[in-house]
Amino acid sequence: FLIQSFLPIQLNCTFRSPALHGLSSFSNFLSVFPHFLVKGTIRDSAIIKEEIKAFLGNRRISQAVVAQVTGISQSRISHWLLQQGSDLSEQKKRAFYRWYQLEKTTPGATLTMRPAPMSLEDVVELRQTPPPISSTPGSFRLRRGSRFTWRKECLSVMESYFNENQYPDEAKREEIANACNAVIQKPGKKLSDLEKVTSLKVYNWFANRRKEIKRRANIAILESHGIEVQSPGGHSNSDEIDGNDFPDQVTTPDTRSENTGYNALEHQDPITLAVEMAAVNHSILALATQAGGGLALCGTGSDIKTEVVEPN
Amino acid sequence: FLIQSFLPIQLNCTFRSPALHGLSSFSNFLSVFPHFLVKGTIRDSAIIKEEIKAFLGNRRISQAVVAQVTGISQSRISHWLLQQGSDLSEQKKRAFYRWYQLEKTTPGATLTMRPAPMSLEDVVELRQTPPPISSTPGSFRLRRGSRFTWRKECLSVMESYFNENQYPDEAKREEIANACNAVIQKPGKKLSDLEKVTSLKVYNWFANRRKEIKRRANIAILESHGIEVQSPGGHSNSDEIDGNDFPDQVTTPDTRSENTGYNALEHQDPITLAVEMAAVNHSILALATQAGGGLALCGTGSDIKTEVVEPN
DNA sequence: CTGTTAGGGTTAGGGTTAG
DNA sequence: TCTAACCCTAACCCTAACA
Repeated sequence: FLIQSFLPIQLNCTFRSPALHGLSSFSNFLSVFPHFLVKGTIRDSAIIKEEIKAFLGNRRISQAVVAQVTGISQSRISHWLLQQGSDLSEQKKRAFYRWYQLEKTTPGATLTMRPAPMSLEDVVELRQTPPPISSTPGSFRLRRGSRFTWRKECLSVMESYFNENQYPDEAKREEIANACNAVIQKPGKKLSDLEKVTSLKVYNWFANRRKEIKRRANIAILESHGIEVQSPGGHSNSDEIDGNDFPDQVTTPDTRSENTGYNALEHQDPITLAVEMAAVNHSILALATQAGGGLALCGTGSDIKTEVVEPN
Repeated sequence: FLIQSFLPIQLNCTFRSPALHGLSSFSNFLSVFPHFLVKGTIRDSAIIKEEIKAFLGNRRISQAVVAQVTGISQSRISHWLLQQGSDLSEQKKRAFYRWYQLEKTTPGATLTMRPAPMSLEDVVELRQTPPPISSTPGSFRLRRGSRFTWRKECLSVMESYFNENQYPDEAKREEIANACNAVIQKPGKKLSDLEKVTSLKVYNWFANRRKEIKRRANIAILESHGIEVQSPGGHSNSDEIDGNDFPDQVTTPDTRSENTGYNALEHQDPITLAVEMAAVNHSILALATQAGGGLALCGTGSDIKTEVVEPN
């Protein structure tokens, strides 16, 4: 009975950004796995490790097996459980706990699992084993493989569908995927798993696309208010170094605390604004989509050379 | 009909100005400035230069003023517009076009602008005043500032961490940064902002490192196939005239399903191969980085080839 | 209760920009 | 020329809604 909802995910929850969510009452999962969760990071106390060791012992699951399915080396696991050496990376912990969760709730799941991923390098998976969105439960594996790239042919197909409806349902997504595959299909050979377009990929694209548009709209608005918006990529170095910047462009924050990546742009104002703007987005978005371009978001057309990385 | 591409994504992102510069929404830029963009380089034909000269003339903007705000010497500008002497550096062109774009869309902008930015030469004396990475509108200025360089000591520290885990989390990165700082710390004085290692720098290094390794692996593979790969120096990549080459109905025999071997990948475009190889190289990467990593790796590594998998 | 998914995040691969 | 620092975005994660 897999958990399998549409996305291949979900087991544990967790460890991420600080903030606002009480892990109180949600997924049934968490309820069985609450003490691993802490706001923002994984708290893996010695106690938990003991629990795990006991678990492995009782179930007679070797670390080697765990290593195989999680992609973490056996020695790392061993050391970690014994509190030796450095801590596991957040990623690996995640993978580990996901596995633990699964095995705990579904005893034996590990056995039926593909040996697949080895440590970082596991990544080979990408080719042969397309992330088996459906069949394999080993979704706690670390991601990181070669990344799929949309071909421009597909993009135009998707684009037109997108203009028609930004929220295609599964059936539609399937249709879109097929349409894409048809376009990129080469006579002789058949598409590799890596390049084949699936409805999930389509789903992701649409989702990301909507967000992207929205995000840009937000930025545009904020900036039109003279507010500087830093790239959300998470890692933008606002290279610090004392900005003796010229006085003109107001709003120059001198509050900027430190170079540790994220500087607080918590000037409260932007945030507030952003929130308010959220509403406005809709209209803008509407304009953008319907007006065939509208605003600065859309190119004026003719000269734009839309090139895409274009593999193959 | 319309072209409809909201996102500037696919444009050649030539002018993508980093958030650092606070250029407001580069999308505006690209959309209105398309014909100057060509994959990776700026195409400035005599026609464009004429356009510019006319523009300057009509608006009565002296080259001297332009020189001031762009940081390009007036004489260089003059010669360039007259097609004399050597071409402008890509950098300068960019700065120039950025200015042109701004002035064109926002007449008078130049006037309110600070005279400030000069060319690279002066940077020297600024030494003490840390380069002010401006967040002001005059973002077409040439960026100035010293670039951070990793010290050898730090590199070895990082290297060892890298071998242990290529994906350190924030906590780990912080640790690494501290380790580095400790190493390069000089008794008496404290590290300047420029030389201080931060977790972000560490992050970037790891990310770049992974990519670098992967790239090398790709090249290695290609070459092992007897394909010469020219260094990416000259933007000679895929597209260029392209426009859209028709999907060759060429033979294209290799799906690479065969064990990396002797197939007749005659004159197949390296690009294609490169992309396909992108996947495989991961395993190689593994070998490369973990050299001496261990049996586990080799074991699984043996089937680096592509094995068929249920197409889901 | 079960199943989806919008829409808020983050991570990391592929590429590009610019010191 | 080399590469630090970015950008773009595929693919995921998470929670709240909603059906």
